[in-house]
Amino acid sequence: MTQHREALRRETYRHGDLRQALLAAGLELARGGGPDAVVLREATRRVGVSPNAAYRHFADRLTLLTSVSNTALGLVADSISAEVDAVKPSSDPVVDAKSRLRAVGRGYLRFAREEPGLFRTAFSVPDDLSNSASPSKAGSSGLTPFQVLTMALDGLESVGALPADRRPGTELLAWSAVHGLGMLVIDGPLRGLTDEMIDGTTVRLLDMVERGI
Amino acid sequence: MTQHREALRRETYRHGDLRQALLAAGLELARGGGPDAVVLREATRRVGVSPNAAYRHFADRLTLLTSVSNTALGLVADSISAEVDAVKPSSDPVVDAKSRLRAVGRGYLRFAREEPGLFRTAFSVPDDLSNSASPSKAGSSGLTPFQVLTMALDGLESVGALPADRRPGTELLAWSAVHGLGMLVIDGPLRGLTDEMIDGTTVRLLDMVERGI
DNA sequence: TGTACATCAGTGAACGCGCGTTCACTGATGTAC
DNA sequence: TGTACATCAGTGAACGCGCGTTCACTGATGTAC
Repeated sequence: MTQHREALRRETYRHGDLRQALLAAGLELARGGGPDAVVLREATRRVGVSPNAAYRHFADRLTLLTSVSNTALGLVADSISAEVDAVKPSSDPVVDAKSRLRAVGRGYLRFAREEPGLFRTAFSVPDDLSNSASPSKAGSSGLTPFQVLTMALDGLESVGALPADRRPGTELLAWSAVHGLGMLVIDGPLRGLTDEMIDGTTVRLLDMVERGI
Repeated sequence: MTQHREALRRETYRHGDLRQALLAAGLELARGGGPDAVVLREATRRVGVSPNAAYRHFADRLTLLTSVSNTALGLVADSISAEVDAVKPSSDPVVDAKSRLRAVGRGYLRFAREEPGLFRTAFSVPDDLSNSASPSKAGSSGLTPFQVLTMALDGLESVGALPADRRPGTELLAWSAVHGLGMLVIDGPLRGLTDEMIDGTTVRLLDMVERGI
């Protein structure tokens, strides 16, 4: 633990950070081809290590895929947070709260469009809402996508723009809307739409959510 | 073409309807395990025919999968139509039009929940909106899911419940919402929800769409 | 009505592929004395 | 500070698997005369 961290770094991963390297390779594979492209042997190949070396760090392929998926979810959170942070505060807290919710949706959809492979990978591993705040799915802000959405909705409620009795479970409504559009656009029958059409639909979709929530 | 149709029917598919049989087998595979489960060899195995026999009827595996996917889309249409047809007309045409739109959403989500494998398969083959009215994707009514949705929205417009200037592209908004919930529920992080919670969320989601469109 | 023949749906065998995973191993590393 | 040793990260070879696809074929079918 004294010198090898800096010393060997690359030549061989002996006592190095093969785990991180495999994760990074897996992420690139997912970026290019979605969850099915996260192939254990290919990840080891890219890292320059024998196939079975992966088993020192991941129980099996699914464990690697799950780690990649969680990392991708963290990147979704980063994309959302970036959009939210870019919202310029106005003098009206209600306007601001609404802007931030819209920013969540925009960040989510931006990620889906820019990184379709990672987006699909993020949602490819069956999951449960009870894990929605798991630190392993968090972005650099320490928050998961779900948590960022929750904060935006809490903000809406706290300025009186969302009645308290409607607040519970509203995450699922907003999430469904943007998730559906994302899926239809990257994978499904809406992939033929031009960027302008998608942009326009995004605005209208966020209008619908804001109005209909 | 005189007697073999009735005669050999099953013993061997020689001059029989192997194509239909393979399609049916593929559909069952998709039902059980989604698009990845549509394995050409397994389909021929189930039908009792050698693997390469499939190539008399499908150019390759993807062609078979596409056919299965289209058939599944037809079943989605059937599920939606059944729900729409079950709407009891009231004396108020506006109420009826809204009810029918909600029925479209319910039928879509019912199918997603009851047949997750087929639902995923229906949307697994990259497609284009320009094919959204293709007869190969139609249900027994002769309409595709997209066409049924379009009709419901047209109905809403014709009774004055949806302003004409908002009408174009509204399909995508409603579709995104229900599609997203369907995906999150069957594949994603919402799979842990109880049936009651999903039912409740469905109602609220349809409220949101009706209000926000 | 009977016979020769062309068609073509399905057969049987084989291919190359790449995968996930297991095995017994080796040799650099860090540690105990 | 030097040496013996245990650890364990990575190696090399191999496995069984099932897939999609291609090949040359065969024999029941329907058709032309």
